[in-house]
Amino acid sequence: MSASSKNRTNVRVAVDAVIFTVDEDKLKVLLIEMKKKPYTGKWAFPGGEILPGETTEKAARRILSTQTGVSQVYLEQLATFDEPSRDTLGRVISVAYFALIPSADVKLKTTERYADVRWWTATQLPKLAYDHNEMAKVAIDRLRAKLEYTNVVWSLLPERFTLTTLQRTYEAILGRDMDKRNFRKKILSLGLLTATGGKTEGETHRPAALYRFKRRELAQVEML
Amino acid sequence: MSASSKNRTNVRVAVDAVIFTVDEDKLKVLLIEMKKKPYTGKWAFPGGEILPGETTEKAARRILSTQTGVSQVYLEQLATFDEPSRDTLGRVISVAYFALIPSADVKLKTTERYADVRWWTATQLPKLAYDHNEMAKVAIDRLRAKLEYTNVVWSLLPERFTLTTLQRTYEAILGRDMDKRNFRKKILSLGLLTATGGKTEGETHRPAALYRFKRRELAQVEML
DNA sequence: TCAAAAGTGTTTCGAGTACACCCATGG
DNA sequence: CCATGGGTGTACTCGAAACACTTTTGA
Repeated sequence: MSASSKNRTNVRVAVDAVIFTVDEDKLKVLLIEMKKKPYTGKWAFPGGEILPGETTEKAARRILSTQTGVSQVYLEQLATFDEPSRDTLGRVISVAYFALIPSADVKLKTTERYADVRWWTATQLPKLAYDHNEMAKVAIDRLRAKLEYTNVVWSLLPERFTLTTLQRTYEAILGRDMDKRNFRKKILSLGLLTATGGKTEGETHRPAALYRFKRRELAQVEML
Repeated sequence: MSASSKNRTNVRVAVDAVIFTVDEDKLKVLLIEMKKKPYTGKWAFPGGEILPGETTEKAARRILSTQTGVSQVYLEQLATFDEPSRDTLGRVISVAYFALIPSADVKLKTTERYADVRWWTATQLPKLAYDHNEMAKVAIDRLRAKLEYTNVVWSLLPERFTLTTLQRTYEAILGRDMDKRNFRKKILSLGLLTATGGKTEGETHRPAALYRFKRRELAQVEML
């Protein structure tokens, strides 16, 4: 019907992925350096248009796997960004996702689309393309909030980890130090962890007990 | 460029509005009864496609004002729903918004597009069109969470209100009763309210002091 | 004087926070 | 034997929760 097609606003739909990890006691996000004009040389979150019949979540997983080689990740829809002026090349709305991955799992892959890919400290990002600085802010806020009232932190950690690693992960993301004894008391009292019986080896200090999460799936818990 | 247009997935973008109010001590949402096939007779959230150059937020405000006549509302993006099969008439993704309005402000307007418009108790919705039952669930969860750690409740209340009204509003949304003394102690200790000095009049019981919010804007506060 | 909702304090319990020293290992 | 992180307990404070009666008004 031509009457209805007149009313239709054609818009392209893209997905961007804000991929977090914690490494070297710092919260990091993955950025790509763009090639295409007019954004050449600018850094941005990896993304791309959805394919016909593809859900945005599927597209986000595709991007994630392309850039990091990781397919088992925590992935959650963040928000949709749709200012008409956000992309100078036309009306493109972006459904942003945020992803959490353990740093050990990652093998960064640069693709021909991008000039470079690397991790940046989340609190020290450069000026990004599009509205990606705002996207970063929303993502970090969401991650911090989520860390306090859910158990998502498992998605940033390897299978087995020490309590100190767990504490450092929290500290890196929330940006504040915590008391060791209180932290342990609280975390252990939640009953989410099991001691594996194993210990760290080969370090120049007393070995640390290794723990794992009983369940690696999202649950609402008053963590902090 | 024909090369790039081949890669473009054309999608239509719609907005749906989950509009809440509290009335008669119940949390209510606004539904419309659809006319167009194949959804004739089905209830759904009011919505529609965005116009060229229009942001989704602007579109949400337009819908809100059309259905309720209200323009001063709390409005927040909820999530984007994009299953390819969600609309049988083509690929339409929907950016859902949730809105909170004081019931007194509303004058419901039915339009020619819809057979009917009315409030439904949020916990007793019928089977809705599209994926709107899921949308309802997400919206209610978000509202409940937000009520506990922000001061949004102001957006559901008139300028001046009694503490009992405030408490009933919480109870209606959270679905549990609260202790009157503890509730008052807590709310007053937050320092968000001012006694106006006025009292309710003409009721068949002791008059109640009227309060108002010092600031009617979103803030993070441990309310409960 | 009755019905209906407004208004008001105290006690108990548990969670959060502050705080310092000994232990096990590798070099 | 030294350096490095691992591991542990107690006391205090404050907010959450439980709980019942008196007051003010209109009918």
